[in-house]
Amino acid sequence: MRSRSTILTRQELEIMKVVWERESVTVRDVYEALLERRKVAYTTVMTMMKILEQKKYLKKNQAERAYVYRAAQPQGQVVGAMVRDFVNRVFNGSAAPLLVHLVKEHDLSAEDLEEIARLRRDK
Amino acid sequence: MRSRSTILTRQELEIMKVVWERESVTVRDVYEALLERRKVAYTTVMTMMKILEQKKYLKKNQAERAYVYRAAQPQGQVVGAMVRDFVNRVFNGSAAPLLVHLVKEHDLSAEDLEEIARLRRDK
DNA sequence: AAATTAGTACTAATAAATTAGTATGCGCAG
DNA sequence: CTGCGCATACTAATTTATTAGTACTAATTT
Repeated sequence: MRSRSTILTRQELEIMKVVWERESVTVRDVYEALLERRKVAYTTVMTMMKILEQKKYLKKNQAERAYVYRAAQPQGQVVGAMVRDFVNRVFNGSAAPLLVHLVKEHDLSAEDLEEIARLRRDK
Repeated sequence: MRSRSTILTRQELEIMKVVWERESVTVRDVYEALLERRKVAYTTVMTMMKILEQKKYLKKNQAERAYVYRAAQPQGQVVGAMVRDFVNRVFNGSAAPLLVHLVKEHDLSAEDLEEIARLRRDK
């Protein structure tokens, strides 16, 4: 069995985003959601969801006809891991430089910063 | 012609990090820096640096024996693009949720936040 | 019941990223 | 001069990621 990296690849993330916004889905649900943005084959989506199940991002249970898939981990947790990975790869683990980039290049309102400061206080 | 994505891949980023911290390098310099962390062949590094040149992340000039490479774009600019790409892929373009993750999971000091707020004011 | 539709399993092609081999040239130590 | 060490160009193997085909099964429609 080929050793697949355990982290989410680009296309896998696209699928997970669909799953997270719906709670539970079939392959067809995801297929149709993806189709709105790009051409893709039904079996492609199926294959990827099977991989996502192997990687423990999805779990399925047999329903009537088709499998019903659900996210195995909450979005926040998975995204958090992605952020951590990104910070490690790009900033050698220190988060502050990333913040600087965010503040400078994406325009954050003063309110955003207030909100952040509040979060920090209440932690 | 292989259509390579124009953005930095994982291994390419590793090389760029070495280049950025040195100003100018030869293939051998990078090779030895990478070797400290993992096994890699000299020609592998050479190939990757050639690709990085094609992608316009590096530029070279002929020196004595070996090519001397320099970063073609400042680190901040490239990293900024990576952050933008990440925010787009993971957070559909909105930076605020990323900030929330950073504040919650990476521990940022109050000083960090002060610093950020200052940056914002002076923008 | 035959045809159509929708689903899965199994397999595999294609693309992109990563890694490295081989041939070859040049400068210089011996 | 000759061979070793180091550099490059060219080529290619390997691995991982992405995409999709085919065969078969079960339900549904006509």
